[in-house]
Amino acid sequence: MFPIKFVRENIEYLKKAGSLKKINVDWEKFEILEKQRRALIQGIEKDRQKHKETNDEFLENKKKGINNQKLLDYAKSLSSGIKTGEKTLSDIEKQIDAIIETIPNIPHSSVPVGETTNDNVIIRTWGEIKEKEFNILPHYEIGKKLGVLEMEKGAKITGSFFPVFAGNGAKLIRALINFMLDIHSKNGFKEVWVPAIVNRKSMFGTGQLPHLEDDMYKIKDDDYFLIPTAEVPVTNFYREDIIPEDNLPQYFCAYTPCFRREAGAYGKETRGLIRLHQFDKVELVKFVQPENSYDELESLVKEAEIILQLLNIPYRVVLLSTADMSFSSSKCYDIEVWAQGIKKWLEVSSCSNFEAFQARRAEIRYKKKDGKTDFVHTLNGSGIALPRVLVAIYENYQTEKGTIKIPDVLIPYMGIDEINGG
RNA sequence: GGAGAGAUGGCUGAGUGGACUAAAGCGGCCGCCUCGAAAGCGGCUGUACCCAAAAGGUACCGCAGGUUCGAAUCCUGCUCUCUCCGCCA
Repeated sequence: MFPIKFVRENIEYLKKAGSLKKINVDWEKFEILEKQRRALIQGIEKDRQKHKETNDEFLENKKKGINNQKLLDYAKSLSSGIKTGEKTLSDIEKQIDAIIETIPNIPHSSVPVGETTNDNVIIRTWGEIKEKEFNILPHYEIGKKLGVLEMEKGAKITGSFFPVFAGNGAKLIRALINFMLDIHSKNGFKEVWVPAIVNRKSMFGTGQLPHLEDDMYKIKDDDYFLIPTAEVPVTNFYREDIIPEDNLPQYFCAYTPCFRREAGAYGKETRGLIRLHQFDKVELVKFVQPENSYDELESLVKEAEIILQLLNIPYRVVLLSTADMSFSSSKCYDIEVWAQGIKKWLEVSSCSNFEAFQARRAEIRYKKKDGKTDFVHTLNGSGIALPRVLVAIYENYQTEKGTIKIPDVLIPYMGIDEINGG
């Protein structure tokens, strides 16, 4: 979200940003409303000044015992005029805000301009994609066979796309969460435990609201939301705060469950664990000085990659083109793992630099050494989302005899080296 | 869930209808003094908006309304914090 002044002064630039991201903004209406707004403010402020002066005169006269009826009447008329003006103004400002809220963040100059997801650029690929000589079962079949994944149980308890993991399946999730948090906190990310339910202001601060309201689970009675990602509570940690520059940068990691309604996303592409209403994720969040934010993005991606390298899962890093990146980000890398059973690249992490876009919405500032305050840059990335990593482990680590080997780094967490049953 | 107390600038804290242009102190910045520093002395001090800029102006005392010519101050609703009671893993 941009301040109105910035929008006014950079209108051509922002128009371009909107068209790159394929988002329509009603610029004509904006310009009309903005003109009206300024004229109105000038009128109101002039009247307020007159009103003040009239009141001063009224008081003087009162002290001298002079009859004041005329002044009183004048002040009354000014006062009621100001009130109507203020009402109109707030109405216009609401309309302007509604338009500004639809302006997406500006893509960085290093982001490829594209028309479709095909214009994304593969930056690097890691690991070896082996051809296996036996028939690998898709994760949902091997999971069911071994009794570690029970989709039907979840559907009974709640609804479809709420999985149940049992026995070693459940244990593997716990192992992955602990493993990831251990790595990140060793690498300088402060571990935080945060609420999985947040208020409207927090959802607005990170940019999920207003346009994604239908994708979220809502607690109506309290106007709270179940978080779709830990990005929301962790970034809002510093909402409306001013951080001393000496305390920057700040790195956080957090495990939370994530909840997404995924309205209208059902289909055969989503069989098994690919798309869920509830899933687990370890998230990385950074608050940094603006001048460092693109270097910080690179190291954030590397931090997420470490997890996959240690798990020995082949992956590739993809730079999203302007057509595929999210509303709030300036630059975004996706990390995709190779799942050998279903033979697909699966997105397991999305690492973004939001520059000051979220910081402005959430009013996250820092006090510079020269005493001035400015908005920080915020970044976040998954490090990593669990279900699709599970898909890769279930499939890539599958053996010919129908068991799942445990990746070496997880053996200390699991206490076993192979899953041969729930 | 019930009862009570509270929310004022970076911080502490005064202010119960008009001189509030928000006192005072702390902190911070600049200057004087000093070889340098401390102390002391003097000055400065927030955010946003309007105006091409400057000068100037306007708004902001938890949030939203209301009363009034005039509200930090009075009224109503809400949010949050604290204390006590109830309930609870």
